[in-house]
Amino acid sequence: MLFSKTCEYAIRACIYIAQQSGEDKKVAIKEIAKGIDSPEHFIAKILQNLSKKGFINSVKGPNGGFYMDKKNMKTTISDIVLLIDGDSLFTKCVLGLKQCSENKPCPLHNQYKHTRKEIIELFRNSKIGQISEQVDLNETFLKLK
Amino acid sequence: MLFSKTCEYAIRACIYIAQQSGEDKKVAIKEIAKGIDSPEHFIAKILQNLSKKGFINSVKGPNGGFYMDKKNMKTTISDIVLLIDGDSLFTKCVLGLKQCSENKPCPLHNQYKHTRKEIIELFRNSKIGQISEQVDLNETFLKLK
DNA sequence: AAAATAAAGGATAAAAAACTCTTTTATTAA
DNA sequence: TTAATAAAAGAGTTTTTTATCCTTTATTTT
Repeated sequence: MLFSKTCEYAIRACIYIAQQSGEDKKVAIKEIAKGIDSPEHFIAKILQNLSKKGFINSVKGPNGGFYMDKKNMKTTISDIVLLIDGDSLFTKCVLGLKQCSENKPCPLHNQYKHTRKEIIELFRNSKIGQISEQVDLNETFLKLK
Repeated sequence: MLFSKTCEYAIRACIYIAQQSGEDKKVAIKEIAKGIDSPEHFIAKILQNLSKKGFINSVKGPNGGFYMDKKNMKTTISDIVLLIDGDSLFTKCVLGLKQCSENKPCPLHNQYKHTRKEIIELFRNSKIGQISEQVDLNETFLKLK
């Protein structure tokens, strides 16, 4: 697994919010939880964190909820992963060796480094805004049944 | 993280055993644990499992220990990962969606599938025997300090 | 101002993963 | 044939991750 469950939910939630909301239209936790098929209370915690870090916007009270402003549409998958899971996927030795490096490579280092580069590029180039457009066009899907 | 801790240890142990042992020379748990910098009792459990599944060979009693026969030298990283972590890294949706598929792709499916293919190829082509040779030649390193 | 709504926050619980300890079994060598 | 050795097996414990519940705070509508 590339991501923790928390991170999977976070990414899905961000895409959902980007796709469903605007300055005018907010979405509530309950709707998000249903929309991305995640435990309501769990995603609430995650949204709290994303909001605190400014990845999503939130408004309390009636007609409140979460939305994403233009700036946040530029958030990348990489940004979310770094926030939730940290940089280990992008930097840690694939075999878990503390001192693995270009100079002292672990037995998988040299083969894996190219793949890792691709993973990094891929997630760095994936912007929430652009991804949510594909969902809008029914090219890709967030919830499947 | 691509692998579980258990899986990391398993791979490192297999490489160590491949590199250190032969039909004649066996290595004991203690030596393996030191050699790959892993908790002794934990790696013992893992070795038990690898041995039961025939990935490594073992002999009890004095002068006993673990070794790897010629056949087992052909084991791939992929084989070990499949045994320990299952096939989720190779098949499960990167966003954790149950029904994600070519027909109904999740928002990351199409970009990620190429990277995934590379990961699969990489580990399928990495044989323990060949990897341990590189360690032998001091081209790569299992323990670093 | 009061009632209702919705997120924020804090505390707890359950499940899984990582790790440890002790006893048993097989094998070998004295 | 007994003692020593080393893995196998089983039974914990600890830590981390995942998930839930309850109270508080902010905001809005009536």
